[in-house]
Amino acid sequence: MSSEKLAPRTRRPRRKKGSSPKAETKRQKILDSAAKLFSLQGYAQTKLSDIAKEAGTHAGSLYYHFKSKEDLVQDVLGMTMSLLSNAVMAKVNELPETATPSERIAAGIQAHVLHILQRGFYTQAYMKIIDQVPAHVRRAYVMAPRAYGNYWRGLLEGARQAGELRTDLNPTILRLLLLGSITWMLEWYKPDGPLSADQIADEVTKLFFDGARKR
Amino acid sequence: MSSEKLAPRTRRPRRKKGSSPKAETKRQKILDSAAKLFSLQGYAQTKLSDIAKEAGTHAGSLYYHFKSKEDLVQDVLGMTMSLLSNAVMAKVNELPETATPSERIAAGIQAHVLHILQRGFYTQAYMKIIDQVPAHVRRAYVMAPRAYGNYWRGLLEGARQAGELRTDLNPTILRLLLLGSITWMLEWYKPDGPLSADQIADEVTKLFFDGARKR
DNA sequence: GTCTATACTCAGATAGAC
DNA sequence: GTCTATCTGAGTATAGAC
Repeated sequence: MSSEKLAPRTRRPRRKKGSSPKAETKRQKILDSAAKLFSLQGYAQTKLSDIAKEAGTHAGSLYYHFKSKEDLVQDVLGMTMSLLSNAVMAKVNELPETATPSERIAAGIQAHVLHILQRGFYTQAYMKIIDQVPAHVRRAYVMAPRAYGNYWRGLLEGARQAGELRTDLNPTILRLLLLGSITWMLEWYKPDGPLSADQIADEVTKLFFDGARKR
Repeated sequence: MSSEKLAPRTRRPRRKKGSSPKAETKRQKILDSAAKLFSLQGYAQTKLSDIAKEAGTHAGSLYYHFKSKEDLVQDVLGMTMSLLSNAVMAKVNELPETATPSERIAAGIQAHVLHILQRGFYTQAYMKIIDQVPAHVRRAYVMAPRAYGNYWRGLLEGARQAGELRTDLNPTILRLLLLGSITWMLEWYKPDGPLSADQIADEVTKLFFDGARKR
């Protein structure tokens, strides 16, 4: 059950006829540039000319690849959650059959933290701009995190069933607090800080399982 | 040491000469309206005409009270952290002398959660728009949360000194994870959800102190 | 103090040459 | 496919009446 990937969000299921591999490469470069700038500056603050410059082209040229700025941001959002959830699921699925549910959770935490702190401009962009895009765009893309949330629900539920988690905590709140504390890292994490992303993931895991109280 | 308030951020230390109590009231209403709309829609998405409408006036009229939209948002940001930290400090200071450091932390969590979920349009606006305002504005206001962060640092350090918290967790990360999980509530909390703000605060406290593992 | 009308600016979008 | 030049609309800001 944990092995199937989330359905890829295919807003643009087929290439425009006539678009070449070259165009596809350029298109990808534009998306990467957009994700980067959105993550750093937000949606409204990022001008198409900024994105074009980052991608080595000009504002007007973007319109060969995208209908509008809104169209562009939708593609960025569309790629985001599948990148993250695929990374997390892959890591969890790497575990041996004998892994306990708690070990699966720990692996998921690790993978999620590393993904958002190290790789993903896309994830960072998503978190930053999901609140900034037009409402109808947002509505179309909040389903993606929900699917990912369901994956975590399963992870936690598995551990609970196995008797590894306390039963006096609301499972939904538990999940939201865990993922929230990780998501918020994007606001304070600095790559050159004293702790590595790996170490930070360990701290989260320890706190999540055992709390901060001395015993 | 926990009783002094954070220095109020006084961008506008004195009234413009000639400004009346009436103007001051109106000004406040405009700020409240702006905080509300910023928290709901973000910075760029909120037009001055929206704010004016909400405050029962017109876009042009705002310029009697504020030099610019940027000036207005700075006042909103300026009020935010002091409202939050005053609420939290007040609650913590209400505790009897005999309260343990852990009880102080629990009270702080409670107050912070209730404040952002129930009251504060200002806090919600702050969280939402701090990433959306021009960089030089942001720079001027990131100090405010830092001061609040220091208050929490003290709260946690007190408990650690008293031997109530484990010492194998990085205190800074611990603080950021705790406050992050709370901050992120603004993204998922719905007033009509199954759990009250009070109950959610309890869940956070339990998870923070004792973790999710079954014992 | 607040209104209405209007000027200005910025950035998204389009057209057409190459 | 990409460029430059240009159009247009939205929204901030100003002016001047009341």
